Amino acid sequence: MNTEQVITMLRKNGHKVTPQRIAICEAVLSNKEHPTAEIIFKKISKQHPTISMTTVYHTLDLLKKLELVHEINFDNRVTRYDSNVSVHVNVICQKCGKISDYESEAIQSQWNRIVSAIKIKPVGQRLDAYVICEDCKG
Amino acid sequence: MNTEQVITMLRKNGHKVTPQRIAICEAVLSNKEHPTAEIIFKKISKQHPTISMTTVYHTLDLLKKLELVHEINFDNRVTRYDSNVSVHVNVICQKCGKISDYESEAIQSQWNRIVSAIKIKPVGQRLDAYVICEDCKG
DNA sequence: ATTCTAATTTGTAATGATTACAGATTACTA
DNA sequence: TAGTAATCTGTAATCATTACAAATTAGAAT
Repeated sequence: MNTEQVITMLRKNGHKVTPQRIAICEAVLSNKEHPTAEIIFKKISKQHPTISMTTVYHTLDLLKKLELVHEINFDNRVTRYDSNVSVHVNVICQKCGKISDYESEAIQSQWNRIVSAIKIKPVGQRLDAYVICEDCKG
Repeated sequence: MNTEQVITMLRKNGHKVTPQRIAICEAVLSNKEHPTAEIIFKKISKQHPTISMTTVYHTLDLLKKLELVHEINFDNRVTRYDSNVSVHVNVICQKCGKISDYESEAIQSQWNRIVSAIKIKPVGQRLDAYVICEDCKG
């Protein structure tokens, strides 16, 4: 989903379109690295020097409610935002914290089998696999 | 794993065995409801009125390092502790926050297929399915 | 185009779970 | 039984996030 489509969706849901929102949406939705609110804030500060953290948090909440991003919470108490809302596996290095997404038809169908075995219809999911990545193994 | 076995493991790893540790281990390992540090603290306070939150946190960290519990972090920034360290699915209600564990040979093998498809050997995993539970659907 | 108004933005202050710290206590060793 | 390093405890600090209120602004109505 590109920014233009996000704007349309904002309007459709009765939300105002502001320069800050556009900037935040672009920054989050184009970033595949599961950024934190602070990373988004810093990236946007270059173009919007007066932007505040509060606005970033508000907009991320909005995107969360619109189901355009998912939150991923970690033990360091910093929330990361994932613009990949399809069924996928977050492969997370225990040492350096780097996250890689894995997405495939196979993963999708295995997960479907798991949820149907449990007899539930999830409204969302989070699949983490914790590893020590190649860089950290050395 | 029962408390006696935990004591043995503590000794084997060179950690001292204290009444507080025994109480905390018993409370966490016997609780299937993914308690918070505060819940553990309150439960133990009855028998150990002078216990401190710091001790609870220290002991939970120890159990985490010994791989006897897993942390589950949520967006309200409160950490929950899961004494089920096998491969299982946390079915979490989006409204009331209740967590139910689902564990089976089938889940285990489906997950194994997923990780082998990705070509990784995880040191751990977290599988969440988000639902609206029957009580909250009403 | 201008006005109006509710939504949004912003800066500051509050929150609260967790961690750091240092002194008192205690489990275990010899 | 004494010695010592680990553990426990209470208090203070941390810091990501949220609450709040005043200033600004997008979009609707005129």
